[in-house]
Amino acid sequence: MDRVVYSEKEIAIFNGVINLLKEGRNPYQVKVADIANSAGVGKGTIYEYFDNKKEVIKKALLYNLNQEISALEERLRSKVSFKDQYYEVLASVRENIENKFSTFNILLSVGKISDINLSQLERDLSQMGYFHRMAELLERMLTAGNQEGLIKKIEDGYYAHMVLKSSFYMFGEYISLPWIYKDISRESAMEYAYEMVLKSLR
Amino acid sequence: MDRVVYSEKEIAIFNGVINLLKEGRNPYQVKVADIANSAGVGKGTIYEYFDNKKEVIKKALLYNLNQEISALEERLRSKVSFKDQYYEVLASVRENIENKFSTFNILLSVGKISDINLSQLERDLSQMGYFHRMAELLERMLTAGNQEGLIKKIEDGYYAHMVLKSSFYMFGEYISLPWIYKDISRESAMEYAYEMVLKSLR
Amino acid sequence: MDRVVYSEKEIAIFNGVINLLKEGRNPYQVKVADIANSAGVGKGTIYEYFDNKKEVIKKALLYNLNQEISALEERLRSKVSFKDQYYEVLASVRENIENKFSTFNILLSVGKISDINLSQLERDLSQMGYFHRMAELLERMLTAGNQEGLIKKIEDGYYAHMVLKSSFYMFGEYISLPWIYKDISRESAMEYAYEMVLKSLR
Amino acid sequence: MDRVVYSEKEIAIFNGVINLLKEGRNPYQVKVADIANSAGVGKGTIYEYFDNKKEVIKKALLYNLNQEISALEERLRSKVSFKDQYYEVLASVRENIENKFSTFNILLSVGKISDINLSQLERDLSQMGYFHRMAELLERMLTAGNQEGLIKKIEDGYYAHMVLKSSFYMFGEYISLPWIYKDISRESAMEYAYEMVLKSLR
DNA sequence: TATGAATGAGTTTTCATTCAT
DNA sequence: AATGAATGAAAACTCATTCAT
Repeated sequence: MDRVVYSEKEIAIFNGVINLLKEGRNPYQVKVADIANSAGVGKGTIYEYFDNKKEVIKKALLYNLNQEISALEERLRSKVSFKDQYYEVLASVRENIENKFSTFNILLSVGKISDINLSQLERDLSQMGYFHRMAELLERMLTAGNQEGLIKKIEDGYYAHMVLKSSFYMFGEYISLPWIYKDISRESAMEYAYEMVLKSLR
Repeated sequence: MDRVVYSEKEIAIFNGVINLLKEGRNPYQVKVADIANSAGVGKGTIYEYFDNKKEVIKKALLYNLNQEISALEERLRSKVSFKDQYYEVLASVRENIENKFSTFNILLSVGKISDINLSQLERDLSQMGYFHRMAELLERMLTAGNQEGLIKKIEDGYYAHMVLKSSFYMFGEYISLPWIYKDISRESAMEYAYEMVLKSLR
Repeated sequence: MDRVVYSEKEIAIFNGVINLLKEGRNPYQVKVADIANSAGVGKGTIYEYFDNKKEVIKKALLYNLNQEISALEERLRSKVSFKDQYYEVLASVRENIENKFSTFNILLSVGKISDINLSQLERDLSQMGYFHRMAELLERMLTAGNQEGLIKKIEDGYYAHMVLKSSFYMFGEYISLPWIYKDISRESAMEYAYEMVLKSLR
Repeated sequence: MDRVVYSEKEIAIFNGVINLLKEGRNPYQVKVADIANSAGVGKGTIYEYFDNKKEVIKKALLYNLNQEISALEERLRSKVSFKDQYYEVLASVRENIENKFSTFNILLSVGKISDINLSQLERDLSQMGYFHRMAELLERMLTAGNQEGLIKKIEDGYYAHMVLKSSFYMFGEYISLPWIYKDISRESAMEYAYEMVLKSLR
């Protein structure tokens, strides 16, 4: 499990990385000098806190993952109904993707940071945490939906979660590839996603 | 539109790239020397056929994309029923992912090679080709499903395509993250995906 | 002539350096951080007392040289006969070398710290002190040997000193390269050295 | 055993290193850029032939050691008498030292390159070669001296070799520290060294 | 006075690209 | 046309020195 408490400097560095990624830079091509610059620290300082570039980027991504999921938890806390919660997630997906650095691309497909090579242990420990929090969010939504009579109680969590995540993904692709889906309005895309969920879980 | 006919040497180089990616290497970190090695040609030769590394990798990916979709078209040609076609796609997704180099990850999310920076023009031209072929596959499946009375005729292609694609994507996630979904058998995962599609398109 | 009285902190720093060298570290590669660590002081403190790393190391070496020669003087004071004194030096040579940081390697070849660049002035001043004390030790030995009738009185000091130092060097090499001289016992090596001296000065 | 045959480029690089050392530079402080410059090759070229700076320097030193001993063998081949051979070695010692980069300092005290850290294996293998050639030179001298009736046949090689080597070393110290031995002419120093040898081996 | 976090100048090392063969 | 040795620009990384506390 990666340390969860970081020093101010470490966080500054993480934010330096995140900002660069949000500008659309590829994680594997960011330069240490850029990170230092973006973080407002000297190049040497980075090496006081991390062993090498790879470690900086890996930890920054994990840190950001935690930040994002916390932010999402926060946003959802105020929403009560299933539909409100669902649309809030869609809004979050959109914001993420439009911010260029789609944490959701990562959220939805953690397997692909393979190259930053989280060792099996790190995966099991630190990421399980993430997946667990994600699952709880989905569960809360499903409970609300069930109580409102919109969807039926489903024993096997896998199916219901899969349906929700698929619909998020579906909407995410709509946002990612605007030039392909230019005939569909955002509202329609959201309604379609919602429709798929209701039909699948009814 | 990218040239579709390539010389033997070019194809050797493409295969060199693809093999490296199948070994799990990140496209942005593959070295020209590795490509030359893996392709069995001299480093200089690569520069006889391509302007720079970026171009090599970009074209190799596009070439592979075409190969993959052709292969998929071929596989599906012999399948008649909606269900057979659908399960054939799932099998293909699994094979791809288990081969490490998931063309499907790319297929399903072309937008993300943003960094290899397909210019807008190239996107429109070369990818439309791809998306078009992809759309035809989906369309053929939907027609079969409709004729079999499994799903209803849907005017707006967007919704139906998205349902299919996101179900494929979700199955891909199941395959990608085996340690998270260890309680679900592959058969169940396939059935769940299929179930979601039927319910959503019924 | 370098100051001879040092503050406690300065001595702690010197000992920090010496300990590192005794661990076999090359003087040119020791890091200031290591010295601070080994000396139990902060890195900044070193710069309170010395202008730069070079100076720290140079002064530490000179300090140690003085320590060593004082220690040798002390050891020899209790020995009266030529042979006892001679064997005491051999014992000292061995201990030095086996302690990894052979002050004697330096003693016997001061010219080689050239790179720490004792300026000509410093050489003349500080080292003359050292060479002078060294010469006195040798002289005292020779006087004893002469009185005991073992060696003859020799007018030209250079020859006699050279013989003694050569024999020390000879024994030092024996100790330094144990895997080459594994057939020779330490006692034999000492006797050979002693034999050479007697024959050369008889 | 280190490879004995080197490519032209490798030799150019070795000579680059050697030339820098002959200019009095400390082996541990030479920069890769300097080596490249001095060798007349690009910086990158060095990394085509060696893994890192340490390896370059270590191998250059070993290469030079072999060169020097070959040169010495050559010089001695034409000398017949013990005295001529002995004085030829002294001349060689002087030239070496006055050339700043005293291979002899290294020759005579290989143990001290400890830091360049020849692994035990390398020592045993490659250096034994060196020590063996050195021993043969000394043996040839001793045989001549014995045939000329100057020194007696000595069974145990250790003693005789040590006498010779330490006399060379002492002469080396005379040359190294001219300001200390300014009252002694070079001729006297040579004669004294020779005298010590004769007396010790008579 | 003592400290060690912060720094960036100075090095090492990498690797895409060139070009003589 | 094909090659791979050579290169140097660019990137990673180190560590002596400073300076705020």
